Amino acid sequence: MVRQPYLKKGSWSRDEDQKLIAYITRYGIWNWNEMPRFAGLQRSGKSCRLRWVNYLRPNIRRGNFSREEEETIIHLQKTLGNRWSAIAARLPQRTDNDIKNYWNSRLKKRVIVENNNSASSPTETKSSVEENSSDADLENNNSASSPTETKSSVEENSSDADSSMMLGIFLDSDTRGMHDFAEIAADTTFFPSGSDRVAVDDHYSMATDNYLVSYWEILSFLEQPQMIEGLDCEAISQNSQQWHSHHQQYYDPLHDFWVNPLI
DNA sequence: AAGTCCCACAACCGCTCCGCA
DNA sequence: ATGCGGAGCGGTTGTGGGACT
Repeated sequence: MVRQPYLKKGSWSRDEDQKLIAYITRYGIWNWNEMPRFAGLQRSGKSCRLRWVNYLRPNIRRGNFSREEEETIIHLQKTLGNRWSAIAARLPQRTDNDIKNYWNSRLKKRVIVENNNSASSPTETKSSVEENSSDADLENNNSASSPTETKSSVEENSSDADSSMMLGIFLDSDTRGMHDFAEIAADTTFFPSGSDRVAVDDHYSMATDNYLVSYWEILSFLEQPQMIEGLDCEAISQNSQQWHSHHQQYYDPLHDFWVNPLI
């Protein structure tokens, strides 16, 4: 009788986040089901994928949704239904899970109230939802999350946007190594100063119950030789490269999100 | 101060989709 | 054409913290 390995559930610890980030940074994503074992995590592949996609991966904007984003979500929900991944694709820095949660906890109620109000007062002018439902407006909303976004929207979100940016982790088709990490660390765009880094950490801790692992912690983790017993680094590296070449996924710095041209 | 309620959000579960052999 | 395995999606649940009584 084969004994199933114990799989942990529930909230992720700092150590687990560290391991997952370090592993993906070093080897990339090649197989979610196999990865946890090599990364030294007692988690299912699904759990790892979810944690990475919804929380740990770079360039996720967290925290308060701007008014523009709210209206975009409302409009897209109206036209697409509960296709959260499709909606998230129009808001590249937001995850489908975040959008889904935001809709269920706030926007749904608001839309219901607004609909009730507009139904009870037929002479009322266009609702805010309708005001923002034209395609032209949709384009404007989308541009709010692009590099050319307006100053106001940037300011509105800047305090939350850095939570994932502070990791300064970017993967590309070759899978970055330690050397590239050092370059990123030297880039003051990501780590302006020691005090700023602390401030970001503090802010993040206040914003959520969790935290993100700092670059320095990841670096020290990566520096640990043979961090996983029996790990065949060469094999994993090859798998990783095969995976990347297969999926042709790369980071688009211009648009600030991951691109998979096969999609 | 203690207990209860409510809300937000992280995470899980079950299902579908898709690519490959 | 079909079965299998991995990835992704959407609905739902669990939990912690703040608000309220």
